[in-house]
Amino acid sequence: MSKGNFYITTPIYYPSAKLHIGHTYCTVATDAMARFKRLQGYDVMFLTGTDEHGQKIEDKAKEAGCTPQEYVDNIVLGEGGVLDLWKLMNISNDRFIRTTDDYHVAAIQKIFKKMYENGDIYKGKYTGKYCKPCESFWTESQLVDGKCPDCGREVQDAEEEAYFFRLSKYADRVQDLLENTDFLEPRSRVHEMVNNFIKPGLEDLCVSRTSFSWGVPVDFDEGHVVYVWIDALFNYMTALGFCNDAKDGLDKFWPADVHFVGKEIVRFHAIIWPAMLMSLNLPLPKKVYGHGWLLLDGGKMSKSKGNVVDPYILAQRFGVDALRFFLLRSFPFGADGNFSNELLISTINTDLANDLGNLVSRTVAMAQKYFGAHLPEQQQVNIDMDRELVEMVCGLRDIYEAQMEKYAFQNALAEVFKVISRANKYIDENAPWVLAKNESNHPRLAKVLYNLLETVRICAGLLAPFMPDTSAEIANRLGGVTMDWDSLEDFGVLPVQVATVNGPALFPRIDMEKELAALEELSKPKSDIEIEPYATENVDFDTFCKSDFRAVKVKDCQPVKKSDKLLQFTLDDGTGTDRQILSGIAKYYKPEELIGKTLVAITNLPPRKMMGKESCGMLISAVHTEKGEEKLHLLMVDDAIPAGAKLC
RNA sequence: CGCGGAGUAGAGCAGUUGGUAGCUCGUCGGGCUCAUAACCCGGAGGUCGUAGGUUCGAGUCCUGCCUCCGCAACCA
Repeated sequence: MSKGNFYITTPIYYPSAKLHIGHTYCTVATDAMARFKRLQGYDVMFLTGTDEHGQKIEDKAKEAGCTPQEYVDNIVLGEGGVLDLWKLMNISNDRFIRTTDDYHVAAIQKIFKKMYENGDIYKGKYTGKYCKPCESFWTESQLVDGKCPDCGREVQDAEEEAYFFRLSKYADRVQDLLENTDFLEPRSRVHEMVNNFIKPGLEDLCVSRTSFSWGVPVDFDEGHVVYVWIDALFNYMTALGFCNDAKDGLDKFWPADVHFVGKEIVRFHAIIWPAMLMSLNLPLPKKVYGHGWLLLDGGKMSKSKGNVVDPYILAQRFGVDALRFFLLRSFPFGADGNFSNELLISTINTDLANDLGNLVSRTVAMAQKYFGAHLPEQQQVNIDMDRELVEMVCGLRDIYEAQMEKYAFQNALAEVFKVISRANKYIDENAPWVLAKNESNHPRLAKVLYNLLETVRICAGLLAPFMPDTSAEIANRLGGVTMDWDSLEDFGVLPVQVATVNGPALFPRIDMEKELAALEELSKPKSDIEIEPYATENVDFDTFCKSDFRAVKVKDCQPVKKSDKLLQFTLDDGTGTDRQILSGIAKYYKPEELIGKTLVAITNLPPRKMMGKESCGMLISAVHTEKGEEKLHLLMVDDAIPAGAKLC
């Protein structure tokens, strides 16, 4: 009998590159929640998928020399692709949506049209300044001295057609939704949204593009494609049959119970998505939960830091369940967490090997050693010293449930492990090996072991959403016992004469030193030095000749205030007038060490403003990647070369 | 003064509405031997970033300051 329906989603991921541990984190969390709800008895719909349109995919495909469709097919369906990863991670999604699926594309066209017809999407003009030679649009604020920031030429008033969504119309309702309901969690994200995006004023949102073609075409206006907002966000509904007949479940599952999303896309889900639904008079999802990120060494993930963050490698070395468990046990879901291999290994060793694995192992081993195939019928009733353990186990399910309902996976797991720890202590208190020595104590011994096995059963049952395979294996070792939701608050479900099954260690201890060394080895790039791929297209000689490269001498060099990237150069270019160039190389050089050097600059690039200062040209550097780290060297030439000497 | 988060034992972190400072790892000492050199008990170690304020009482509320991080801006 179903307790009701539950609809949960992950974001649809952008397959412009292979997915990493961060995507895995979110999907594993969603999976744990979905499994938990199924365990409780809900009818669950768990959706994940991929967002496959857009400029970036179009570019990547071009680079790779294939069509955009071929490109995304490879990343999604190909070996080691998205589907493979979710299969490996034991993800139990009910559906998988790709925004390139026919039914989705058709549905998006209908949705776009509906919003156009109800007046919330209107054909507007991207009014701005147009530079004819550059064929580019600019807004007032982008202009430099009223001229084209690219070429410095005069611009003219011009308009480009585009479709806009009346986001501004819904600003008040969205603000109310955020501030006065628990629509968006954790709460701290609300301030960020309201202060950053709503208070400054919501502008209407441009929802179409003409600058690329890899997207859902606007079927009533050739040349326009639907931009990501409508295309991607409505996946949560088209996958249930909204505006299409290919899928079903809309009545049953919409509105969604919760969208799990990363904090970087909270804005889209907490502002744009509800506004669009309001426009169509559709029910809003009940909740958007913005989870934190996994950080490496306190900073954002990056391959250069020597951590293996490839979920394939981690799952392969440590096991899928261990990896799933680690991700949800170690980090509070709502906040950022520090990922490290040390933490991963120590979590596995402490919780899974020493506490859980060893508890199962010693309990089953004793049952077999003292009683053989199954426990004897004759068992003493519980006495005082059993009470604490039994009460703890009986109360566990409800405490765990309360934490799970708050998406506090870390806390839910901590509660389970408190009980596991208590069980280990219980063994010590009762010293079964002492009881075993005297035949008359066997009823007591049998009871102690029974209590332990029952504790293991309940803990394993509650761990099922996190570690489905391990949970099933433990059920096996307890003689194939059931671990359904109702049975998880009843102490005494195991048959008295429970038959146990021995097996290998569930989680063998990992040698920290050795494993870290092995991971280090794996994370090393094949070669230390990597260079940019060469351009395949030729540049014609005339175009090349237009570039005016000159030797310049650094008269002064200062950091730019409030910028961690820019250095401001005052250069002697031989004309007698100082030339100012800004360059984003503060990471690589100290300003003072560059004064007096002779560098190479291209001088006829159009001037451009950065951080309010004008940059007239660009300094030339050599760049490469070394051990995964970006390296940059300014091109320094012989000081004998006079300022202004032309390079040709 | 762009927005936001964080500063609690050697490390990593919990601390809900203010009322004796906790957990895990590590470390030191002890116990046990069923078990994956695992398990159990105990000790040491913190003026809870800093300076003020509110209060009978503040890690918890308010204000200033310092440091770190993320977003935004910015890399021609």
